[in-house]
Amino acid sequence: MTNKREVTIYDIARKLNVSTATVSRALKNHPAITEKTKKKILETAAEMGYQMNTFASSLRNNRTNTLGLIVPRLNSMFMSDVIAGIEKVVNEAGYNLIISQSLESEEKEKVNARTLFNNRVDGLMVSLASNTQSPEHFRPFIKKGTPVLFFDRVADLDDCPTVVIDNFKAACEVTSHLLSKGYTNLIHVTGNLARNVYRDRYNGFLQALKDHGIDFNPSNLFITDLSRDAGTDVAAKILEMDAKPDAVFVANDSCAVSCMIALRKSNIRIPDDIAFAGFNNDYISRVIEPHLTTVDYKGFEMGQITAQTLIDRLSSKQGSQITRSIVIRHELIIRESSL
Amino acid sequence: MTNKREVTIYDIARKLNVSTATVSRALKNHPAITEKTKKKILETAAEMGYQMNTFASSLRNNRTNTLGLIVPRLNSMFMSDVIAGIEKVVNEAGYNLIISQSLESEEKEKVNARTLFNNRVDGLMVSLASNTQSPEHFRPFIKKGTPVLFFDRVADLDDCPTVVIDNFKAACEVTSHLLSKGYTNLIHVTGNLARNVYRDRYNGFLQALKDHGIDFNPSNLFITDLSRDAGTDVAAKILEMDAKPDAVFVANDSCAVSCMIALRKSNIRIPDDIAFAGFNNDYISRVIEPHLTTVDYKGFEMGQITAQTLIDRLSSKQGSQITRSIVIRHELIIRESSL
DNA sequence: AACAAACATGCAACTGGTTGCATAGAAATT
DNA sequence: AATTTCTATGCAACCAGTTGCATGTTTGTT
Repeated sequence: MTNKREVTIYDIARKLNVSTATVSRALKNHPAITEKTKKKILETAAEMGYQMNTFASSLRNNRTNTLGLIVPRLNSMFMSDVIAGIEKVVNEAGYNLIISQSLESEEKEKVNARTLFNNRVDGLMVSLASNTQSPEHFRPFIKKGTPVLFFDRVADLDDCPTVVIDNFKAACEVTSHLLSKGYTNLIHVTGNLARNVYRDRYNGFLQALKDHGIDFNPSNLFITDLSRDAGTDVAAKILEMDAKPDAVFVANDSCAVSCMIALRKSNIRIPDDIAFAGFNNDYISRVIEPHLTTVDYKGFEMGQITAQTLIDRLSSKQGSQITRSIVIRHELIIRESSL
Repeated sequence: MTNKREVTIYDIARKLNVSTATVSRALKNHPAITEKTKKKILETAAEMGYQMNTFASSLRNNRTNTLGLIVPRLNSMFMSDVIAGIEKVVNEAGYNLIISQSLESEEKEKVNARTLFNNRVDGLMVSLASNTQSPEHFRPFIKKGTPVLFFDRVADLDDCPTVVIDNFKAACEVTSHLLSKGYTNLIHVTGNLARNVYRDRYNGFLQALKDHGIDFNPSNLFITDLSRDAGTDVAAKILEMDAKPDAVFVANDSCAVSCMIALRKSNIRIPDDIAFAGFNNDYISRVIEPHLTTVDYKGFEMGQITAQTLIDRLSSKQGSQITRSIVIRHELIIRESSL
């Protein structure tokens, strides 16, 4: 355990016979310092292996240069892409990032929010847990003036900006596609309707049915946790139905896939007996046989935009931006499960 | 943007007519403070909404109560489980966690390491990027006395503890299983042999062949980046081979799956023409038809043990522990792809 | 040359919690 | 009652940058 003391601006100042104020300003590229002095200080700092102590800086500035991120889970390619996009922007802007996962639990989300609050992050990005009832645990940030920004699974909290896709339209497209292929007895499997993503998809689904003049039997709506087990359960219920559906629209791919697997085990043919559509374009949608019709949206792009919006807000002097909601594009991907 | 100043120990001290030293000690449950005083201070602190300023504390202590984590990617269920396990232990011990992904790039790993170093994490957990040549970028931590701990994809760096599975034995088991089913012309698809996981699996594979008295033709070893595209490429190469293999052992599931998909498109029957085995027990191994034989190991457990080992090291006074390597259990899971 | 304006640098207080050492008062001992 | 021992608390320096204001120096103007 070596114990060489850290190099401080005091050491640099002493060595060059200048004040710490000058060193501090030079290191931050303050305009009042001569180029010559700056150069000298920067060189000496590098030479001595100087590294700023961020705590002293944070203590004084009351800024941490750190952003917080809370996501439901870190286990999907989509989320990995989102985070890669966020990291790219965040690192280029010189911020650090603290990531935490709520594991779809409101309780854990609250704890995570509290931790990030205590860590005094300068800004927060959130995609809500599935079962979060109220976003009130984010209010302390807002009260303190720390910008909070939601993406994908968003909350309606004050004027927090949101980055989303048009879930309503996407679901409309999926449903219209199914109807256009001649399927008429549709069921919809989704998650907590308190989440915008599931509520909007459901409404889009209903809208498309309505547009085609088809009535929807509310018993054909399955509200689940969209887990793999839920997919298996839904399959069991479908098998028990007298009037079996001819198409199933599930609000995410992994649940759709487990449902398909369970049905196939009972010799249901897909899409001949029952067609399927999912949502997210997970890799498994291209692994399952038949490949799954789904909706693609770009995680990397969503991450970049989310982070950029937050950073813009942080660096603008007036907090008066009125960007409320950014909608990024999506794409319906038609595969064999619905042909 | 509300601007109520934060409550400090000075405010508490003033209100109760005690010194900040007493407040500080009371809040940290220092034995020198009377229960009565402690109680009074704790109550007042809660009442005033006091929140410790971690920067001031970190600045003084030169400790951050924060641990760093660098992983190759955040996109697998395995990694999500590892992180959940780490978070559980870390949070219970009152530490914070900064997570970053190297995206399998040594350069990004170096940048991440540097960032975490600058953030003065108290300890670091690492699973190496696939193409990392040398772990020297972690040496600054060691020099400074910050414990570094590797898991899964480990490095041999000084006396850093490691948490792994017995990749050699697991690969041996997989290979023996294939051989016992009568397959004799095996190929092995793996990643950078500089990574212990791939080197050990390869050696285990070789050992099993040797035990069964089978020679291995080095041209049947495919070193790739184990991506999905790599799986497709390998499939193309297999199709061009004169003496086609009768079994393929791939060092991860996602590459195995994409290879299987590509081969099936060319009407190769699995396992009749070619059997397959993967590694990791990703969900896709249960989605692909036929389901993929693979090796399971528990991410949550690995995460917990990794974090616990690090925290033990941090809280023990003597840095003299000699735990070098912890091996956790794995399990061969036989499915239809090799029957 | 005299004076003003512009510029570069330094002084010192400030951020908020921590801790070695000193001390006042209480408790224990004689 | 006097002295010693113990204990709870306070003092003040410390951690490492930051920044408003003061000051000294250079440059520009007439």
